[in-house]
Amino acid sequence: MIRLDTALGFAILGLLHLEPRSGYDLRKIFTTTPFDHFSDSPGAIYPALLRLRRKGWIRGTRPAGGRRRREFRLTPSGRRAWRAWLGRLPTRADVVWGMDHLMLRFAFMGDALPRSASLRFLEALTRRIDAHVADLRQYRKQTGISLPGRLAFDAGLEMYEARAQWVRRARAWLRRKGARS
Amino acid sequence: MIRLDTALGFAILGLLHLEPRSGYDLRKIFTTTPFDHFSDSPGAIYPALLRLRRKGWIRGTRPAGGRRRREFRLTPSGRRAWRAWLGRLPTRADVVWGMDHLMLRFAFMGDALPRSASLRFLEALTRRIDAHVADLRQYRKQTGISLPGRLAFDAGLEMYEARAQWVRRARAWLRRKGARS
DNA sequence: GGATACATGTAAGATGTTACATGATTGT
DNA sequence: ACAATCATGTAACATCTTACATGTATCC
Repeated sequence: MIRLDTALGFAILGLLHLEPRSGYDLRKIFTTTPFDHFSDSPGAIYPALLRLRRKGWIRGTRPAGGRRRREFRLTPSGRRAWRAWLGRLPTRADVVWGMDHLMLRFAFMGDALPRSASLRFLEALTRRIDAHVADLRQYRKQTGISLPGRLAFDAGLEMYEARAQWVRRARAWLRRKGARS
Repeated sequence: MIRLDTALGFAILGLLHLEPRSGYDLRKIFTTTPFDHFSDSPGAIYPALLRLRRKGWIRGTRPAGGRRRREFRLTPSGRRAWRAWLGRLPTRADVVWGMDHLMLRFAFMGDALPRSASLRFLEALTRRIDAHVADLRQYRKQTGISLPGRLAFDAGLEMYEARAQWVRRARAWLRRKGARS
C-alpha cells in the first residue's frame, strides 16, 4: 500500500555516512543503542550490505584471506541517495505508518543538510500531524467503540498530540541554536 | 531476537472473536480504520486466514461453486489462543519493540477478559515503561550526540513519558467505570 | 593451548508487498 | 448488456528471523 524504503538500508547508509564501518560495527550499534533498534542479526545486516553494494551506494575494502574485518563507506552515488532520502518532506503516509522513520531521518539530518532543511522538515511535520489528529478526532466522534477500545484509541491520539508538541518545541530550539552556530 | 507473535494473525482473531466475518470484511476494516493499520492487501489477509485455519483456530463456511462469500469464526481452541495472547503481561521487549501490539491487546481485552485483567495489564505496563524511561535517561547522560540527534532522542523519551501518563489515567478511568458496571 | 571476543556469512522458513487473475452479484 | 462492487485467491519478489557454520586475533 505504501512504499517506505527499507529502514535498515537507510539506517546503515546514515551510519556509514558519518564514518566507515564494518558489518560487525553496525551490529554492535544496533544491539547497544536503545532507540531505532534495527535487527542486530547478521542475517539482516550482511544481506542489507550486499544490497547496498549492488545498488552502488557503498563500497567495501576487500581483505585477502579468511573472515577478516571489512569496512564499508558511501560512494558519491550513495551520498546522493542519502541526501535525497533525508530531503524528502513528511507525507501523510509517513505520519501514519512511519513515525520512527521520520525521527531517524530528523536525527541524521543535522549532519548532512543545512539547518534550514531541518526546519522545513519540522514545519511540514507539524502540518501533517495536525491534519492527522483532526482526522482521528473526526473518526472518534462518528464511531462507537467499547471503553477499553476508546481508551486505546485515545492513547494513540495523545501520542500524536505529544509528538506535535515536541515538534513545536524542537523548532524553537533549532531556531535558537541555529542563530548562534 | 524477540518473538512477537504476528500482529495480523491476532488482529484477525480479535475481530473474528467479536463476530464472524469474511476476508473481504477484514480488508474493509483494515482500509477504513485509522489505527492499527494492518495490510489491507489480499496477499496478506488470505494467507493469514489460511494459516489460522491450519492451526485450527478458525473455521469457515465452505460455499459451493465459484468465488463466494466465506465467513470465518473462532473455534474453541482459537478462543483459548486468543485469551492466552490477551492475558500475557507486558514485557520489556513489548515496550521497546511492540507498543502498538500492546495497545491492540488492551483495546480487545475489555470484550474478552474481566476488568481486573485490564487493570493488572496496565499496572505491569506502568512498571515496564518507567523502567525503560530510566534506562533511556541513563543512556542520554552517558552518550554524546549531535543536537538533532539529541532532539530526536528526546522525542522518543517524551513519547514514553506521555504513554506512562496515559496509562495512569487509563487505570483511574477503568477503576471508576468498573466500580459501577 | 584454550577461552573469549572479533568478524562474516548462509540456509530455511515466515511474512509481507505489488501486481495480477478470476468469478459472482447487483443496479441501470 | 455492461459496469461497479463484492469476493477470493495466486505468483514473484523482498525482507526479516532463527539457527547454524566458520574463521581470526588476542589475552591469559
